[in-house]
Amino acid sequence: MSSHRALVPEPTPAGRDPRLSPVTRDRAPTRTSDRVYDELVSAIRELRLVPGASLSETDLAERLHVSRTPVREALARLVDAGLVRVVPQVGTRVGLISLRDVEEARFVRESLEVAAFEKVCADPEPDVTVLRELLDRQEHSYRTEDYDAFFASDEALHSEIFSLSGYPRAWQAVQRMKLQLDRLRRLALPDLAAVRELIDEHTKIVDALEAADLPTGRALISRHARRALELGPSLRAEHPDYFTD
Amino acid sequence: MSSHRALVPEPTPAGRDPRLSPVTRDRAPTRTSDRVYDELVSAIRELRLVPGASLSETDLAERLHVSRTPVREALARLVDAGLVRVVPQVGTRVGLISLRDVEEARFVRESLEVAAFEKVCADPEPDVTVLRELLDRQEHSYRTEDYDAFFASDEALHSEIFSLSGYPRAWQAVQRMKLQLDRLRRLALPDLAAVRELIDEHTKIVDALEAADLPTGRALISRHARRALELGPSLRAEHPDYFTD
DNA sequence: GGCTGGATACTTGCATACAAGCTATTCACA
DNA sequence: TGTGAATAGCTTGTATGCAAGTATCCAGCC
Repeated sequence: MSSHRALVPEPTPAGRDPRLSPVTRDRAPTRTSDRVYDELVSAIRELRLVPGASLSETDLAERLHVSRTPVREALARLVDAGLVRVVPQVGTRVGLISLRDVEEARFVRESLEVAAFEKVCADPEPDVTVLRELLDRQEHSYRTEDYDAFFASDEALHSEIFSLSGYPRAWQAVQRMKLQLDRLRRLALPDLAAVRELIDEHTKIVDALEAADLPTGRALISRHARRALELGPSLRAEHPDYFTD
Repeated sequence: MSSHRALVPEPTPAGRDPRLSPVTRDRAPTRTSDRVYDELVSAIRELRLVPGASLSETDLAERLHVSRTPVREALARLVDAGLVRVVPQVGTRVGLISLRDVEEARFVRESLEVAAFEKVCADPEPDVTVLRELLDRQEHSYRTEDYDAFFASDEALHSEIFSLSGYPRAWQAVQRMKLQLDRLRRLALPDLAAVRELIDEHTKIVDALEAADLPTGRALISRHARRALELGPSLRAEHPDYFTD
């Protein structure tokens, strides 16, 4: 993505973006609005746009070489997602991290994940091959210290559990609220030891799933979901400007 | 709201909408975009805009006496909410009801509501006065056959349970997915007998909550959440054009 | 009669122009 | 030197114009 860097406040090299690959756009007209949205979501999640950062529509439009219209549509969706706060005639800012919201996200995630776990346990013989594969990928990410890859396979693992449960869209509901939590985790990185523990917990969860051991799974998921939250207070002390409440 | 009727396809009386009450807008600049969004959400929920109905940006703009810009922003948010489907150069339609999505919404709602119930049970002495009050209001709505009022207090009751649990925002996550379910319920109305049963179930749930009886509460909530879903197949047979999958 | 081709009207996507409002700086004046 | 008010520069909100693509309908042809 060449436009990744375009979001951080650095002098734009003023390079035009001619619609590249008019052949590739078979069935993906990729609206500019959507591209801006995805760009902003990942930028906020990855803390390239820190909590509280000022977002000017005109600035964003210039940086991304588009007009204000698609930027505005993307921002409207981001407000719904709770990632952006806009005060009508004053300005737009990246939303601050609310530990209360993070705790609510933890609640939603834990509750739904436990429920999904329970549903999978009802399956006489769930297919955990994909889960095992993802665990291997996480091990690899750990050895190569590739945090981005770990995050991706972490998401994929939890998503897969919901897929196995038969409720894949429920994961989307979790993800919406989890965005707050993701920023907190990002703030704690890099922490190789934490990654090690997370992978071990993932392994235990998959084991419990295969054994259809609901009580153990419940305890593991609960502990797992609360892990990121534990870091809240210390991270808040370290970056007080990023938090609210 | 004078613009309620303006959404259904009937000849517009061509009445200007002069910004009424310029005094009332003390601290509520109420963006046009938001008004359009709220208007469309309630119209879709209340089936004034039926599933599959064609939504033309220009038509909507004319009907609501605004320009296309706020309409477009509202539609973008509605797409995120899963209520609207837009095909780039073809058209915009109210999303069809997917029984699979409804089932997923049921799963999310039931799981989170049980979790919230469990959390409230942990409270030594929860304050159920508001819940009892809402039950009274529901009884009144039943006697007067006021379905809209019943819906409102129904929402309020479930919302209150989440508030008591300490996770009020979790209810918002439920509500997002519940929109699909709401349309299904609306399709089944009016059914006074069903309202009677729903109120009775609500009463039992509050009783169980007060008694901190988790197993009973779990069973009641599960049954309660599945009630609307039971009507799915028959409603689909009755209105095949409103469904997909 | 059935089918194919083209023009027309409609759709959404994007860019630009204008309007309204808030903030902060700065300049005038006491 | 301190205070205050006007102004300039920003912000977001809305309207409008243009471009590109698609479906439809009607005429002409086989």
